[in-house]
Order: sequence, then structure tokens, then C-alpha cells
Amino acid sequence: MPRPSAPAAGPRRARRTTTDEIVRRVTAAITEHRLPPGTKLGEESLGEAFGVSRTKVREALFQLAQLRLVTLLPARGAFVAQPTVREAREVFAARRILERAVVAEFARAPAAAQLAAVRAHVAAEREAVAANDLWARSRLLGEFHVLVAQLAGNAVVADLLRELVSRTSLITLLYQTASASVCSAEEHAELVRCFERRDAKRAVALMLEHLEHVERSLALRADEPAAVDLRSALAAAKA
Amino acid sequence: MPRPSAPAAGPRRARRTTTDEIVRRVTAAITEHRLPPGTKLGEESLGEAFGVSRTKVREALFQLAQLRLVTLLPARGAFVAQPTVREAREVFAARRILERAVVAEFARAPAAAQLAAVRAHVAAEREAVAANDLWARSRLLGEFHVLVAQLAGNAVVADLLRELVSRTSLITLLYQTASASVCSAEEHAELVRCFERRDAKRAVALMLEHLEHVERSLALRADEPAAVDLRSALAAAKA
DNA sequence: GTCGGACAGATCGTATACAATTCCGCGCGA
DNA sequence: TCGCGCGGAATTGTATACGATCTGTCCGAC
Repeated sequence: MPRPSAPAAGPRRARRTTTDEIVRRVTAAITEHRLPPGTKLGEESLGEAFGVSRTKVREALFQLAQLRLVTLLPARGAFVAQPTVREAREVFAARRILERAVVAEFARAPAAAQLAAVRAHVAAEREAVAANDLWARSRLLGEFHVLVAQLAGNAVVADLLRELVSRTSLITLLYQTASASVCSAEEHAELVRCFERRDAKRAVALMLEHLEHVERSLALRADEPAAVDLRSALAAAKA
Repeated sequence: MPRPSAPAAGPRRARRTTTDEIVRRVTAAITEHRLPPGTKLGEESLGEAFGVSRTKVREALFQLAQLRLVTLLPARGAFVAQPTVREAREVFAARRILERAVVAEFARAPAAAQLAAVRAHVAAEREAVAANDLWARSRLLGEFHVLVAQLAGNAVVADLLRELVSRTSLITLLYQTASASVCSAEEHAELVRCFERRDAKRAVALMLEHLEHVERSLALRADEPAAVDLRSALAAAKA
């Protein structure tokens, strides 16, 4: 009897909605800086919040742990991750590696429709900045990088980058300095202009500069976890 | 009341053993080509095999799905993934991007102990090849790339690469030609010699060549899933 | 003879229940 | 006053139970 050779992983692929929905919403909450690093994510609390039971919450937390957005402590629960300085630097290094290649590829031959898409995205970024919508701003600034990767035509790389971008959001929140707030939207806009000119070389340079700019704007000096967070938490009090 | 700032994600980090153990063992089974693509992974069967209950198996399957080693069909079950040709090409492209950078970094200034480690690894590869131990061979050939990434000092990149290497194992099995069997161990050995000479440029060239060599040895011609598998399954009969 | 619908079996999805571990506050003693 | 040990409450870890969905087969109709 020959093996069934799997039921053709065809059209229907979307999971119900619930588990991935929880992952999506918690991810959004973390990357949009609504859930600060170190926040405890109790299973019962989350279940109550989403109207589902612990079983489902647990699965979502496991997935989030694999994305490195939450840390699971064996019998103590789930917490929003607190990337170390070392990890932060490594994430930026990884992004430089991937995005250099992505930008070079995309700038080589962007289709008109693709250029329109990135232009529209930058417009949305500017809108969020103008409206002072911090949540949308965080989300859009990150999604820009994922969008470019998708348009570059490699979904695998785009997925890897999505993960790294999420982690970057966490890092940004943890280590941002008071004066930080890089105006990334304009840097994105300049990048888009390079795309329009098919200027791959300059696009790559700009992207690397952009990432280094973001990294340098952070306080990545301490060597261990984040005593920073404790202090700021003590100073700023209530979340 | 200031937030507890998380219970110091300190020393103890290892998860119990069970869930990750299942993930590890199934991953090994897949990457060592003991579980062919398309194999159904029933929850009850796996639970029985590992002596745990479905709850735990499900968590493991979810993690494996995120690693893209298994495909979850909504109400039908889990199957060993069958990467498409497109996905296969994208995985190789992603690996070229990452490994080019990894090799360049590592070849720049490898420590003596690190060189010893990679030499030892290649020796183990040769041993497995000589002993005709196909399982160990598959594992070691993949782990070489992860090892180099780890030694290059970026754990984040190493983790990304580990995932890609696992997926490559699956791809290799799915699309290998009868005459395939690239003798990667010798290519690894030559790479190590470049490391010893700190010849970064040639090391990068060799690595890219090596990856392209592996990719070209596969039958990545068809555009859709793998009718190949069906035929071979019908021909070869029993697993 | 082939196609369409319905039933039965099996498997997955979700919730609930119980056991194990941890955390927190209290009391005791030095 | 501080350290240490000890319950009680809360939370996590695991298993089981029940409902929903799908697969495969059988039967009847065209």
C-alpha cells in the first residue's frame, strides 16, 4: 500500500482564526509598544481577555516564544521578552545581512506597481507621523522593511525579516533614549527614490546607513539584560 | 507599584525536556530522512510513540509547523512538509545571503580552538561517510553550516540558519536525483583550509559554489509541488 | 454503470479537571 | 531585627472528555 503522499497542501491553508489571531494581536501589542518588556502574560488573564480558554492561549504563547517575543520560564509563566544588548546587536547585524541583499535585489528591477506600493506605504507612514499615531507609526515603519522583502520576491527571506523586525520593535522600546525617535519615514522615502532610479548601489548604502542610524540611536551600552528597564520603571511609575 | 520588570530571565532557561524533546526527535527523524515528506503525523500515534498525551504532541507539532518542517491542515492533521520548487529555490537563496556573510566574518579571524572545532566536525563527517551511516551523514553535513555560523559569533543568524538547514534537508530528500549524493564533506574540508589561511574571499566563493552545487544537483525543474514523490512512492512501495 | 447523498468511523479542535510546582505571607527562633 | 522554615493561594503542567469536522463507504436513483 503506497503512502498517501499527503493530501496536496493546496488551496485552503488559513487556520481557523483564533490561535493565529491571538498571536497576531499579542504581537501587534508588543511591537506597537503597548505591552512593555517584562510584562507578565498570565494564561488565565489572556484567556479571559480573548474569550478563549487556556489551551489556546498556551499554543499562542508557545508560538510567540519561538518568535522570541515572549520568554517562557518553566513553571513561572510567560513574559514579554527583554532582549539583551548582545542579542540586540546580533539582530541588527542579521538585518543588515538580509536587507542589504533584499534591497540590492529589489532595486535591480522594480515593477511599476511595486514602486506604487512602496510609495503608498511611505505615504501612510507620513500620515501616521503627522497624526502622531504612535501605534500605527511603529507598525508601519517596521512593515516597510517586510514589504520591500516581499516585493523582492523571496517569501522565505521576507518571513525571516518579519521576525527580525518584530524583535527590533521590542529592542527599540527597551533601549530607546529619550531623544531617540529617528525620523525613519523620511529615510524610507529617500530609499524609495533610489528604487525609482534603479540605483541599487546607493539604495544598499542608504539602507545600511538607515539601520546603523537606528541602532546608534539606542542605548546599547550596558552588557547585561536591562537594568535600564528597572530604573525607568521605577521612575516613570504606572504603565 | 512598579512593574516587577520580569523575574530576571537568568540562569535556568531549559524547558522541562518533554515538548522540546519531541520536537528535537521528530526534527531529527525528518532531517535524517527517516520520515519522508507527506508522511501523516497523527496526534494519537505520536503520543503513543512518545508515551505522552495529545496535548504535548500538539504543542510539538505547532512548533514544527513554525519551522516549516510539517504542514498543518486545518482539521485533517499534520504531515511532513513538501516544499514547493519555488520555496526550495528561495531557501537556497536565503542561505546564500546568510552564509556568504557568515563565512566572510568567520574567515576574517578564526581562533585556534574554533578551527579545531570545524576540523573535528569535518573529520566526523568523513567518518560517517566512510561508515556509510546515512543518518549521521545527513545530520553532520547540515550541522557544519550551523556550526560555522555559531563560531562566527552571531547566535541570531545561527538560529535562522539552523532553520534553513533543516528545511534544506527536507528539500534534498524531496528533489534528489538518483545520481545526486554530492560529496559535500570534501567541499567542507576545502572550506576549512580557507579558514586556516584566513582567505575570506576564496572562502566566500567556495561556500557560494558549494550551495549552488547542492542546489543544482536537485531536480528543481517542475513548477508545482512534487508529483515526483507520488511516482517514487508508487515505485518504491514500502517505507 | 455511474453519480450523488447520507451514514459511520476516525481524527482534530476546544474546554474542563486534576496534579505539581511556585510564590507570598506568616510565624518562629536566633 | 533579621533569617529561616512552613503553610495557603495562585498559577502552570498534563491528561482526559466531549463536540465538530472530515474521510471513506454504502446505498439508492438516474
